[in-house]
Amino acid sequence: MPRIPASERRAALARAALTVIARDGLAAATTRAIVAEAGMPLASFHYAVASRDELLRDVIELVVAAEGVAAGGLLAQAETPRDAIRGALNGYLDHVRSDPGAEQAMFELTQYALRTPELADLPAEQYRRYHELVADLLEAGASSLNIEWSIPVPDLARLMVTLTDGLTLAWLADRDDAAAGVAIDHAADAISAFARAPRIPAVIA
Amino acid sequence: MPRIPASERRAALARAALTVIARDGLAAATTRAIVAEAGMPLASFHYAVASRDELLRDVIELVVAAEGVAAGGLLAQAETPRDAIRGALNGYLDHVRSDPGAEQAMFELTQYALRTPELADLPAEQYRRYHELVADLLEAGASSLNIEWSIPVPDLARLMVTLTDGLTLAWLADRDDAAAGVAIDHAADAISAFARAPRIPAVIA
DNA sequence: GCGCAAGTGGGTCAAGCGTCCCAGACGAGC
DNA sequence: GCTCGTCTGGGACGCTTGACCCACTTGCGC
Repeated sequence: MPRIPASERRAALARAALTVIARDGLAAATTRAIVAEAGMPLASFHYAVASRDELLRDVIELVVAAEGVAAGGLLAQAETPRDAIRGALNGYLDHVRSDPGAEQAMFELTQYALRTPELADLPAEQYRRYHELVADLLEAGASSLNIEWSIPVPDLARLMVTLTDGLTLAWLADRDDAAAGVAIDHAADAISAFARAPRIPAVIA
Repeated sequence: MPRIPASERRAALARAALTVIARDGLAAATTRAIVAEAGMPLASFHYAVASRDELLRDVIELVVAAEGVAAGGLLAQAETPRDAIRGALNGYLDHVRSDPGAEQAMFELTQYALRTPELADLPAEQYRRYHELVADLLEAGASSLNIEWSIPVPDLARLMVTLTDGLTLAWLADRDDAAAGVAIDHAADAISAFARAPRIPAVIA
């Protein structure tokens, strides 16, 4: 075992924990399973981190950061607001489909954090960042489509996150691709009603 | 301890398990915690039920049935489709607010079932019944409002369940009543666009 | 080049877990 | 009223868990 500073081990343990949780679930993410995944002796665990719960705190932050990266690619080229929303939601669902365990891990971690007093503050922060992230995407989308949103962007962002969470939960439960696709189409219809021409039209190049 | 047939003990254990899960989370729902809640000796557990997972199967069915009862009250009096949807979503959120643990228990059970091979069939069935339930509500709403839905009712039902799940998750995380209320208002605006006058108007009394 | 803080890892601990055993108590049906 | 299947409940087993001790090794800063 090479000598690695504790802070790096801590990060490696968080990554390993996420891998285990995505593959086998939160209940299976024991200290032993995590160090086995990371290829470390058991003792490294409590040397790098004070407790299992403290590591899970790191894992949640890791997940939120990863979600941010994943969201970056959702701004597809589109002609209309409807297509943009449809594309973004389908892109998100593709991301879920490509690694369902990772997405389920997120839900499990959130639920666990809500039950654990020391972590109870994390879910609110987690969702605050999701909402912020989606709000940025909506702003960017509006400017690239040359439209504006008829309701406040933070409101619309919360609605979009509501949709992605709901779509993900149902798809995880029944894995019905067709039904999810149809739901996305209808959702895109409904949400694109909040797009309108800007008060000050942009100059057409 | 009075003599109680095993089938009744089984039902009592399922109810006790749900109480424990709602209060302390799924991880805390050990066989000992469940029998303590039910006021039974530990041995009654495996006399009434083959394994903990088998009891959780009962618990999930109990939860789904309870959700059905709760949904019955959501058909409030309303003048417009928008108000009807708004009322139903607000009623649902009130239900969540009144007992957040119970709703969280549902999510935890679903996630656990997805991770447990013997229970992996349950979530799909669970969501099938939610969708069916909401579809019935939408049919009833349409006839009492004298409208029809412009998209297939099963599609709209899935979209409504998507919204309730998403609203619930975000509210559980940040407990932001105001934001949830605003999201419901916008969602009601968006969804009510799928209501239209019927092809064959009803006779006005 | 050397001392000492930083890092390693095998072994161990008590607690709590799901499950099971079995001797005994009960009460419905003959 | 006796008997036999149903039900009770204290106890215990084997295992996994999070935690952590401590003797050892390493390599950076002086």
